[in-house]
Amino acid sequence: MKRKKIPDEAVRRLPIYLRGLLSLSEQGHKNVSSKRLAGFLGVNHCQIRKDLSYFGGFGTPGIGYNTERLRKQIRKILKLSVVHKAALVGVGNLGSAVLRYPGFGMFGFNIVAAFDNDLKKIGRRVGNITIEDVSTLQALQQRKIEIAIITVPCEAAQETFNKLIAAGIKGILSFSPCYKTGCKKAKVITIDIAMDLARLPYYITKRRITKV
Amino acid sequence: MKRKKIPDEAVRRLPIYLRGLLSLSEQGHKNVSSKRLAGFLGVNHCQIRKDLSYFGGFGTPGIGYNTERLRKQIRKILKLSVVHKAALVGVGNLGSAVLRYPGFGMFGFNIVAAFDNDLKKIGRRVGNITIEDVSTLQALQQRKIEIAIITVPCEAAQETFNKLIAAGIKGILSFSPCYKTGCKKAKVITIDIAMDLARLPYYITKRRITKV
DNA sequence: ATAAGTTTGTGAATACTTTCACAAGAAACC
DNA sequence: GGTTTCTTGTGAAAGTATTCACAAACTTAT
Repeated sequence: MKRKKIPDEAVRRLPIYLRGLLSLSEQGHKNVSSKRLAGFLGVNHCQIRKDLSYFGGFGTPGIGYNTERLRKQIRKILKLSVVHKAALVGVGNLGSAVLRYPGFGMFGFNIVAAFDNDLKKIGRRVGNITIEDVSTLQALQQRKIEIAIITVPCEAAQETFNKLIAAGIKGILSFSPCYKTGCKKAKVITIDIAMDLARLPYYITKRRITKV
Repeated sequence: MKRKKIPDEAVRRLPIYLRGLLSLSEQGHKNVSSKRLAGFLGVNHCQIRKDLSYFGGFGTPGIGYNTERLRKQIRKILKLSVVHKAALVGVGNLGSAVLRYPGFGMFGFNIVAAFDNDLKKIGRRVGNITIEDVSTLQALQQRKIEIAIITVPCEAAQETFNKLIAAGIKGILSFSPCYKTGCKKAKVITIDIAMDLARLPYYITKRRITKV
């Protein structure tokens, strides 16, 4: 199979498939067809096959995909086979909630450090993590941590971002919508809660589709 | 101007423009060109003009867009001109954090109710909201609340979803990745934190792009 | 062993998005 | 007034993504 340009959208969907496969696996399906997985997830079955085909053929005609094997393959594609350590910066309301979020484990993530600039918080424990001083972020490099989660207020986002880049961070999940200083040194994925909410009213109010 | 099919992607970007316009407005720009806004946000300037053109022409050749006027126009397009009441279901760690999240105001949202099924939580206050019993969700209809935020654990998501639909909710922002019962009665936008994080390792590990 | 029924993987077709390129509008300057 | 400079709005072109449709691979049943 020849490797062409792989659509970002295909990569974005792989974790969705992973989740679906886990459910189906737990339901006792040893094999699963693209049709069944698609039905389960509410997507198109061609899409699943096409997406997987970008990375190679993992299925057997007539049978489908071996559930466990496909999960393993996708985890490998996404580099989730090894456990990734992550650091979180900004232990406010949202940061604390993310620290306690139980959903990261299934994708092989482990938040092993948390930072804040509030002296009152430093030293306190959240879950099984002790909050560290944000001025010691630089040490992330030695600790072999490459992934960070930003949950600081918007005003502090750019500075935090810069520090993380300086500390050798390679991937960032950010809940702050700010920095324009687009930096090629790290992949940044932004979650903007308010912005997502802001799209809802557009869709819920009925409106004429056409008006020649 | 003739109204054609409006790309979802264009709608998705409008809140981004809104955020950018607010910043530029605060910096004292009375007018802003698509080029400047694009530079500020790190996007393509044609895209901004094209996106806006789907909804009508808001600018003046040679001048650009009146910052305040354009903000008003976009808010109108997104139906954000009126304040929207929203309810939150599931006052756990994440739910509490979202309840206290300060970013909703700028888009005209007001979370006015919170629900949980934990008797110990019902009656307690978070911020200026009293937690109500989830079994009274049905009353949302009378309270003229059409938008809900789901922050319940995954297992409870489908049931919560069904109840919200029954209560006449028209738009849902969900932090639970679950319900497959795709329902046409409401627009659902899902934020899956773990899944977004799960995409990072793919991008941060260098890999050959082509392998004929 | 053949036929019938599944299901994959993929080229081709369709649909959707982004970017280009430029006519036309508006101000500034001479 | 004319020329230059800037900017919008938009068809057309280029680029991406999704869906269709079917040959080939595999199983089961008879």
